[in-house]
Amino acid sequence: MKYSRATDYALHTMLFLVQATPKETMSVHKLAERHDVSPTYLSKILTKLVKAGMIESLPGMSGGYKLKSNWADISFLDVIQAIEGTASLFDCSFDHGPQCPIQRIVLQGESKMESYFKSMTLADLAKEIK
Amino acid sequence: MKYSRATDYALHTMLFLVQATPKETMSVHKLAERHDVSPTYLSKILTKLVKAGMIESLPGMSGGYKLKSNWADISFLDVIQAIEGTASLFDCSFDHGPQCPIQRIVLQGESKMESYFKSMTLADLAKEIK
DNA sequence: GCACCCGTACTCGGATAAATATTGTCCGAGTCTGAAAGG
DNA sequence: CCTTTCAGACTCGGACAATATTTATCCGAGTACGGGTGC
Repeated sequence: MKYSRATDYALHTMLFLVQATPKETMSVHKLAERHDVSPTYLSKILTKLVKAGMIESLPGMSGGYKLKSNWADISFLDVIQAIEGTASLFDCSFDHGPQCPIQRIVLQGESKMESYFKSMTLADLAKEIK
Repeated sequence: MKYSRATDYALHTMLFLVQATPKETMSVHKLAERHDVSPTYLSKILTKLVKAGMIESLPGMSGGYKLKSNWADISFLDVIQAIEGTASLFDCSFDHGPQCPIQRIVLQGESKMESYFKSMTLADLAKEIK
């Protein structure tokens, strides 16, 4: 079990955008170059972040991606879930009784982690770097 | 990101062993039948649990698997790590500076979950069922 | 100077391919048990 | 009655196959900017 590389890319790109250009737009090409990553693949990841409402894309000549105004409130959990989806990390394969106790416990552990990720915003992260 | 089905099988089999036969030995065949799962695949999972020192296998005619004496102290985390390995669920793909802040935060979240799984033992689980 | 057209640089999204991880099967080898065979 | 042998039931572990997921590429379509052309 591992977070996918896509999540890694997404988190780093968000951090980079926060640090570098909170207002200006930046092309996929530059972002990809900066992290040495395939541009086309990165663009698919960015598309997900756009759909999740964290960044916006501007088409056309001087287009590219840029943070939305609410960037400071975006949490780690938001970014992770935008990429990985919101499905829980355990699905009991059996059907025995009303609710699987194992499932319940794993989900409880998961929610401990999630609430931590929810409490960490990009603003917190940016502050820590400086 | 998801826990593998193997983890699901492992947790359920451990729970079943605790409930049913804390002392007696039980064949893969019966365990597999009980959960409607491929015996050969289950046996690979059980092998991992044996190596992790949670159950023991007895060869021969009336052989099979059985809990080891320390079963009550086995935690969720033990079982999960026996199957999934102990690698952390995030590896930063980049090398920038001494330590990636993103990596650090994700690992911190992970450890929140792990410490919860560490605190839940099979004994706790069994108690909850009865 | 103004309106129009058109090329360029970009996003968007679907189709597809490659790589990797997970899930599962098959089979040969080793091991213990219990029972049968022989002395 | 005692020993030996042998078949059965199981574990162990490696090799292999099928499937799902992740990672990545390719390409066609749409969109905005900016410059050029004609009026």
